[in-house]
Amino acid sequence: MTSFDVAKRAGVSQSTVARVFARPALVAEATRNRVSRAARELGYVPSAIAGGMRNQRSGLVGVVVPAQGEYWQSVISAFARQVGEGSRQLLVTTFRDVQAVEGAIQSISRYRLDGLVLASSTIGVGQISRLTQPNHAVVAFNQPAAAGIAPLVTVDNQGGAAALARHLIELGVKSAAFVGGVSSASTDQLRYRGAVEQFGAREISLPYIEAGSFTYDAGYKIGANLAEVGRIPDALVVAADEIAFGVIDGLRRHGVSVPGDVRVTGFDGVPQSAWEGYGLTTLVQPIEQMVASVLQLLSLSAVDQIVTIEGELRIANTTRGETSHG
Amino acid sequence: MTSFDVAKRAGVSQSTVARVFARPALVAEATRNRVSRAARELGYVPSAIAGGMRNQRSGLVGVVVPAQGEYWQSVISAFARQVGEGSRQLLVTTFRDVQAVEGAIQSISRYRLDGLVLASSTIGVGQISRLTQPNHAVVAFNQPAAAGIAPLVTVDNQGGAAALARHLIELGVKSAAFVGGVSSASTDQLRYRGAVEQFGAREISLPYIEAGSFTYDAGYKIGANLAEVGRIPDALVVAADEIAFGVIDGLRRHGVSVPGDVRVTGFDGVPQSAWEGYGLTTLVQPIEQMVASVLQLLSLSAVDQIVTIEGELRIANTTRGETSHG
DNA sequence: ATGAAAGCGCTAACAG
DNA sequence: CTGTTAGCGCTTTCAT
Repeated sequence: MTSFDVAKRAGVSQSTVARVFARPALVAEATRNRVSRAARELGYVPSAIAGGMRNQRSGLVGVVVPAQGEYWQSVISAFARQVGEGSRQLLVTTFRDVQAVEGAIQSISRYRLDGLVLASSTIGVGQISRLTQPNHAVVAFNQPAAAGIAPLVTVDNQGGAAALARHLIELGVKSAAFVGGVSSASTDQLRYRGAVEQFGAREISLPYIEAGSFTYDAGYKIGANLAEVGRIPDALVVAADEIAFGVIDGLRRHGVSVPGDVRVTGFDGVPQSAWEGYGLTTLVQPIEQMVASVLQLLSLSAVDQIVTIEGELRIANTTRGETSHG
Repeated sequence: MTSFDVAKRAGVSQSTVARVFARPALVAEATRNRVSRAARELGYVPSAIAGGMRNQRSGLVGVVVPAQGEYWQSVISAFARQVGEGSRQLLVTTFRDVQAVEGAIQSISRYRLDGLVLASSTIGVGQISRLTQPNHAVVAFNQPAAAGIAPLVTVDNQGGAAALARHLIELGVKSAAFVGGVSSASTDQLRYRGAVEQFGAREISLPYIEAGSFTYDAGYKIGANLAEVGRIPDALVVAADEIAFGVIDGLRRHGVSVPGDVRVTGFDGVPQSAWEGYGLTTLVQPIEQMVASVLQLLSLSAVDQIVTIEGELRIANTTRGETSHG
């Protein structure tokens, strides 16, 4: 089905058919109706491939995100929703290893994307700079290390962690530890920094414990370990909700009460954190708002643009009640 | 950057450049290296848009899925992973209302997809048939109602629910109820049927309770309601994990013990069901395998193809222990 | 083994 | 308001 088929059926030229779909106002109503009907009868829909070729705009927005994790799935959802609201479409590429990102970008770039969103704090800075190419607009998502190399939209990691830490301090916490995902991730570093500054100001040290990945299982091991060793601080500041769920279950499995024996906080605000089963105190990322910012930045092209969005402290069961010291 | 630019730099014709990328074996090694180097220096990547136009194959696979729900997010992830492993790309379109599906399909069809996957049991049969068009291959995912209209890949809903029911019966359950999501959904109906047959064979009636949506909140209300009314059966067979989490929290909030007072089962096997915080007995859908089947069916084109995949009964905390009758 | 040339379906400038 | 025309960048015969 091409516009020629429709043209023949409607008894007009091909370009009139094209106009009916691209700029209907330029076509007389009678003609327009005739063409529309012919198109409907033939089941014709203009080809975005051909149009994209002609226009040098594919109408495609790509996102490159980690293959796993509740948080990233929410991010994909948000992009799908918001990109779909325009007349554009979303190309999703996931990757397991950071090494695979390079290849993923290459194959996705073949589609001459109108915009490319790079997510994941574990993508290296070198990779980002190699990708800030003329053709497509690139925006980094939650990847503080990209600052200055590509336009960036990120939640306020440091400020968010600081808010969580202050909340714990107000609760009377006298000792704490930080459970990170991957220490080389820039989000991890900023969250740690945000927390350590607050605790430091109260002369409370904040050891860094690395889970190894941003997963439930990694968190579970940390929780179980802490419980077995037995030296449990008053609070655990965990770098991500998903790790925190694991930490909590690992602790509880070994008889440690949360929040009774130890208060736990997360980061991200994934849907389950609000479920009563965990009721996790966390820093909620306003994902929809962040995604909206990304889509705006895509139209601009200022490399040094940085949009930092404040998250929202959401207090729940895992930090309820006073500490024994309190 | 076009193949002409590369050709000029490498001192060959444009068609040689194209060959190097499309069918490298047909080009002498020396030439090939020269071209590859030129391409790399210029940062040239062949345009899939132009290629798709010429070949009438976009290399794009589209999925249309509901905008929300843990389960669907896992499905998107699986598609992204598996489609990406080929040299194809994934176009994701989400929708909130079933009414929006029609429009979503239209705009996605403009990309001349090599394959289109329709997911969600709430898409109407009429819509599906209107979409089984010549151009692109359509496969229905977990949408039993599509049987005969489009090739279909689905988990064995009825068999899975039956397995859950038998498990509960073996536990000595004497009364039960079914909590569905949306009664018009074909998956809901089959799951109910699978359970009701098993209970019926033991002379146990199985009232159907409709939550109204496949969400945690809808489940929570049901759970809270049941607890308040106080007539709690020995077991609740819930149509989806996410609803089940809500049911459990709603019950527990009002002092009802799970599995002490009532055993609860889910369906889907989303990641959190395996987390100890809930430890939900459920029917695990082998999503990766189902997605693989879909991608295979896309190449074929037998409308009456139906692939039914067995799920796996995973027993966990929410059905542990004997009933008081047992 | 390489080059020349046609054409995929569309848009937009231009002519009428 | 509508028709004619020239490409967009690539793949693929068909020659050489």
